[in-house]
Amino acid sequence: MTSEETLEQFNLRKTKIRIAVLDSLSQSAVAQSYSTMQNALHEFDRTTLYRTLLTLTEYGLIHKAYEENGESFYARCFGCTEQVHNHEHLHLKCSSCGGVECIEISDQLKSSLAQLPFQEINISAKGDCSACVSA
Amino acid sequence: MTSEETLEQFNLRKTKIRIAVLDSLSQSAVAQSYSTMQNALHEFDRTTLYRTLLTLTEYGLIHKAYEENGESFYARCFGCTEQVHNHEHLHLKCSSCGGVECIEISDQLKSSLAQLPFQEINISAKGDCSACVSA
DNA sequence: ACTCTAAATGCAACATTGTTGCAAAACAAA
DNA sequence: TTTGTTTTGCAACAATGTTGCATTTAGAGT
Ligand SMILES: [Mn+2]
Ligand SMILES: [Mn+2]
Ligand SMILES: [Zn+2]
Ligand SMILES: [Zn+2]
Repeated sequence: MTSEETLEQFNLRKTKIRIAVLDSLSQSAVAQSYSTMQNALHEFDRTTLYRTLLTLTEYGLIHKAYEENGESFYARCFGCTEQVHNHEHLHLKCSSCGGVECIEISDQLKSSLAQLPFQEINISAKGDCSACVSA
Repeated sequence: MTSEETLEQFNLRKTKIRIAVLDSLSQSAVAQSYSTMQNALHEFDRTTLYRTLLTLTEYGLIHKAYEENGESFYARCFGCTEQVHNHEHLHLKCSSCGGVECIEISDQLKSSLAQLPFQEINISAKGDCSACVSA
């Protein structure tokens, strides 16, 4: 599904920056930092990017995958809705390229986590992302 | 062991702010945010607090337990050294009081995590901290 | 207790990010 | 194309991160 179709489905206006952000995150294997997007989308005001990320997050189209030292990384959500979010995976901060990758976790780990009496459980780690490992 | 003794043990100069930060974090059941410490230690310059947190982190006396929306929470380390860090626990952001608590995790969860080929694995979650639950 | 030197502090300065208000521009429906 | 609503761009301000440098302090030696 194209970014335009996705926006339409969510009753969101199809503006340039929303399409650009969705396109970029959909095509990227790794989560992208705010500053990276800022640079890539320099034709837009940073406030607009800020509000675009807020809106897309609110509607469950993207999520903040990682945050460290004031730098936030965003990734495309798959199968998330405004109500139900499925982020049962690990966010790997690559020690080589600095990118952030969403990684599936084992069923054993999932069931361990399911026993915790908490919400919004998030696992992060550091290591080499799949792109850097195979390179 | 007092904060002074701890600093001595690590060959760190016993300055007022280091003692104050260590005392505060040692006595606190929850991790404290930078802004909280900033307010509590307003007699010191914020740059000094910044560098104090860097130094104490570097020596393994404290660790950044949680970071969200640009707000960082620090907690006292127990059993960490400059080389070996033992942070195999969960950082719980309290939905009620906003505090951050370090929570021990089950052996099952530990062993699941041990199988991951990554370093610096960190789990965070949201829910009610023990103080708010018992209140 | 005094002196000296290395380390730590306070302060200025600048960068990045977060956040809001408001007028102008863009979008979607009619 | 007209119109009402939403989104954008810009100004403005706050919070935090970060560095350089002069001054002060801590700890060691005398
Ligand atoms: Mn993810
Ligand atoms: Mn901890
Ligand atoms: Zn990588
Ligand atoms: Zn609480």
